[in-house]
Amino acid sequence: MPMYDENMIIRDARVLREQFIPGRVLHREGQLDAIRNCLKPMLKGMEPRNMFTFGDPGTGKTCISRFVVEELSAHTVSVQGSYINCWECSSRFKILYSILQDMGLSLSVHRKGTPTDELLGNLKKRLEQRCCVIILDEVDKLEDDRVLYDLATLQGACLILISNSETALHGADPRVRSRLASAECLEFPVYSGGEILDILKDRAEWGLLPGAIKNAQLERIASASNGDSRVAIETLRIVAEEAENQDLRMVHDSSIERALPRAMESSTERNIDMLAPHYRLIIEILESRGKVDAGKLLKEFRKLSTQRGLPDVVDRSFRNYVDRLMQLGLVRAEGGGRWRSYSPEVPGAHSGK
DNA sequence: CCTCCACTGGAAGATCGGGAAG
DNA sequence: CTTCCCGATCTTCCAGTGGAGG
Repeated sequence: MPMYDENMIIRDARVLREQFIPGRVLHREGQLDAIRNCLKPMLKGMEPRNMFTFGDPGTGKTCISRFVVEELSAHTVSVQGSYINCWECSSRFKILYSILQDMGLSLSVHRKGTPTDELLGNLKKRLEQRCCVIILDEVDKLEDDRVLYDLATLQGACLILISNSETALHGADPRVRSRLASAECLEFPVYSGGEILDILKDRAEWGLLPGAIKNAQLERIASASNGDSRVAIETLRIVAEEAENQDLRMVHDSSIERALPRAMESSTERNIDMLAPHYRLIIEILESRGKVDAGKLLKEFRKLSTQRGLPDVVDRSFRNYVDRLMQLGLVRAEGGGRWRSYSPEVPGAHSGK
C-alpha cells in the first residue's frame, strides 16, 4: 500500500536537489582521479595533500569533492568527511564547531561558554583517532582566514578548498598561503552543452518516471543553461514539480521557458534572503538606484531604516555592512577615498559567456 | 602653501544573547 | 534565581587620504 498518492512525473525528488550526490560522476574523470590521488595516502596513515579547486558556478566542484569524500569514508572507517559552506558558516568558532559536530562530538563540547581554542584542542585530540577530510566551500566568503591556518596545521586533517575564483587565496595571510602552497590546484572548466545534456539525462533517468520529459526538452535546458549544471538541474526540478502539481503526465515546453530565468536567479536570491534586514536594505537601495555615492547611500539607508523601524546604526557599522556585502560579492565599489561609489554586483558578470 | 571636508578603516571597548555553574 | 564566560556585533574614537577652496 503506497503511503502517498502515486506520482506521475517524479520518481525520486532527492535526485533533483542541488545538494544531491549522484552515484556516478560524468565528465570529470580527471578531477576525480586527482582528488582521489591526493587523499590516497590517508589509507596508509600517511599525510594527504590539501587541495584548492576553482571554477565557475555549476562546474561540479562541490559535487565531485563530496562524491570522493563519501566514497572514501564508505571505504574505510578511519577517515571521516566534513562539509562546510563558508557563506553560512563564516566565523572561526562556527567552522570549528561544525567540524566537531560532523565528527560526532556535539555533546561534550557544550560545557561552559566554550572558547574557540578549546574547540581547536578538542579537534586535535579527535583527529588523533580518526582523520578528517574538511571541505570548505565558497572559501573566499570566509570572514577570518585565521581558521585556515588552524586547519592547515592540524595533523590528520585534509582540506579541500572550493572557490569560484582562482585568486581567492591571494589576499590571505602570508602564513596561510605558505601553509597551502603545496596544495594541489584543480581547475573545473565550464561544461560543454553535450556534457550538461549527459548529466541532465542521468538525473532525469533516476529522478523522473520514464517518458516524463522528452529528449528535445532536455536539449533545450542544456543549451540554455550555458554550461552551468546547477541552472540545468534546478530547471529540471522546477518543471518537474510544476508538472507534478498540475497532475500532468509530461513536462510542457512553455514550462521550461518560464523556469529557465527563475533557475538562473535562484542561487543569488536565496543567498540574499538569508541576510539580516540591514544588509537586505543596502542591496535594495543599490538595486533600485544603480550606482550611489557613499554619502548618499548612508543617508538613504538611515532614512529607510528608521521608516521601517529597524534599529539605528552608527556610520561605522554601516561601513562594516557594506564591507561584508563586498566580500560576499554582492556589492561593488568604484573610485577611492571621498569619491567612492557603490553599485550592485551583477551575478555571474565575472564569468565569460 | 594650509585647512576643511567627506570618507575609509584600524583598534579598543561596550553590549547582547546564550549556555552553564553556583 | 543570579553570576560568569563566551563569541558576535556594534559603538566610540581617531589617524589617514586626497581633492576643493582659501
